[in-house]
Amino acid sequence: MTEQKANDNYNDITITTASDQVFVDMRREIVQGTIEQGSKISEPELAKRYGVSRATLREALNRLESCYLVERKANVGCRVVALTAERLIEVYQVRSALEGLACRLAADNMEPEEVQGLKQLLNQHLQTQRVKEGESYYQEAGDLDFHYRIIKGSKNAHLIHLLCNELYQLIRMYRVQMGMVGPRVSKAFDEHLAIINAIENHDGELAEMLMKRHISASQANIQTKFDLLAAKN
Amino acid sequence: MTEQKANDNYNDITITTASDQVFVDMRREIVQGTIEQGSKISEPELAKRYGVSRATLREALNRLESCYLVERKANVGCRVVALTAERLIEVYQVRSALEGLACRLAADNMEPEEVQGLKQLLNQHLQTQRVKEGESYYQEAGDLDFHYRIIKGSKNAHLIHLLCNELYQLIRMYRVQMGMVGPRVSKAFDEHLAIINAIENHDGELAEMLMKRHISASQANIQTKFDLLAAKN
DNA sequence: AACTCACAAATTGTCGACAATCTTAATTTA
DNA sequence: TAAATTAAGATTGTCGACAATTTGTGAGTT
Repeated sequence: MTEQKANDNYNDITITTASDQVFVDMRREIVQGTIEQGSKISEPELAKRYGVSRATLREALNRLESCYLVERKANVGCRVVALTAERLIEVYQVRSALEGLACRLAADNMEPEEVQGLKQLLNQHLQTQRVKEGESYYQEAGDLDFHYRIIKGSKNAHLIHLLCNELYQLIRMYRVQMGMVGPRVSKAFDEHLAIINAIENHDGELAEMLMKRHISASQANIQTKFDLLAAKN
Repeated sequence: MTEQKANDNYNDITITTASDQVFVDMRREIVQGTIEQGSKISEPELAKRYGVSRATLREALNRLESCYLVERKANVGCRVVALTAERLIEVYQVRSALEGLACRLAADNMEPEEVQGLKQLLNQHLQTQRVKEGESYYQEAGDLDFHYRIIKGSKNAHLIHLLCNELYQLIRMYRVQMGMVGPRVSKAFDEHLAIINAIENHDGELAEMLMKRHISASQANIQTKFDLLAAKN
């Protein structure tokens, strides 16, 4: 519970109200899989569990719906999103287009010190990776940080909100529950480096292309998990 | 109130609950400008006006926030979105990327009869345009229908939801309240025709490019309105 | 045995009231 | 006079209860 905080703090939500707290808690549990994907959500049960009224819980559910983690039907109820292969493709098509745009804009709009920060981050990850044999840390917090920084470098508030606050929760859910396999980590490192170089050279077109390719590779990686699961059954 | 229905029915929401009704009503009023952009929303006042409780109204407000029509601050309240030139750029950058993607996918995934329907729609608009000297109708319902059909032709459910249910409300708000000027209408017609041809030829790359260009032109058109307003002051 | 219908239980939608927070304006203080 | 403070008013957040709808069960019919 303490180590996961690092992953949640990237989109900076100041928790003011009770429903904020429930929203953040539920979001983590859904992303981690503690609340099972595809499962039905009982409002009375969860309200009791979090120690809040149903009104407060429903407020949180509304916001979870906004970031695609639950689906709602009138007079029927809420259901946690199901991680299907089809949805993975759909979401990653959208992600690729949006984050490609973000990367292109970042090449124009990032401040030199922000680019410098990106480079430091990458070096830092290189060391951490060596120590820990490049496993869970990099693929979780590290990669996330890298992408968030570039997105914010676009300086497009609407795009930042769309990606960081809405879409990325679902993407994280796929990555956490489906995971990454094999030698993806070191390859991703090289791809990140190439992207940074393109941004530093203000080559938006190239940066966009590299980011799209990077995301496609990430998608293919998760896709294999689905293929493996399908082969078993 | 009756003639605007045609514009609202494109994203097919079945109104079941009371908050559904309030949501649809408020959405129309915000898009049309009846509820002024940038204005503060008083929950008690609007609840009384729509004849529902505050809980029901708040449910509607949550959904309006999901489609970017209102902005919320904890313990402060809701405010209708303000139509600024900066936001126009940000939103249209996102729109261009997403609808470009939709158009590319549509070139692969649209059924022949759907393409045929698009062609018919365009012819129909050509006649209507001649009769009414190409004014309000085309730029409102007609253009909207054209874009919605292509988006749905992408067959990407996530993308469809993102564009039709979320982003397009704000785009419509800009178009309705800022409007289109001059000879844009007939030019848009030609652009639509070119896009349909590219889709029919399954040339996704071209279709994407043409759609992006078409959207850029539309953006530039609205932008001039802001420039005119700025020149006045 | 399968299908339909009706009833009961549970769940969601809605309401009005209270608590917590913010805003505003008057009052005090430097 | 201007800034800071405090108190009153208004607004939002939260709660528990009731109403409306759906779901599940079981009796009855074909």
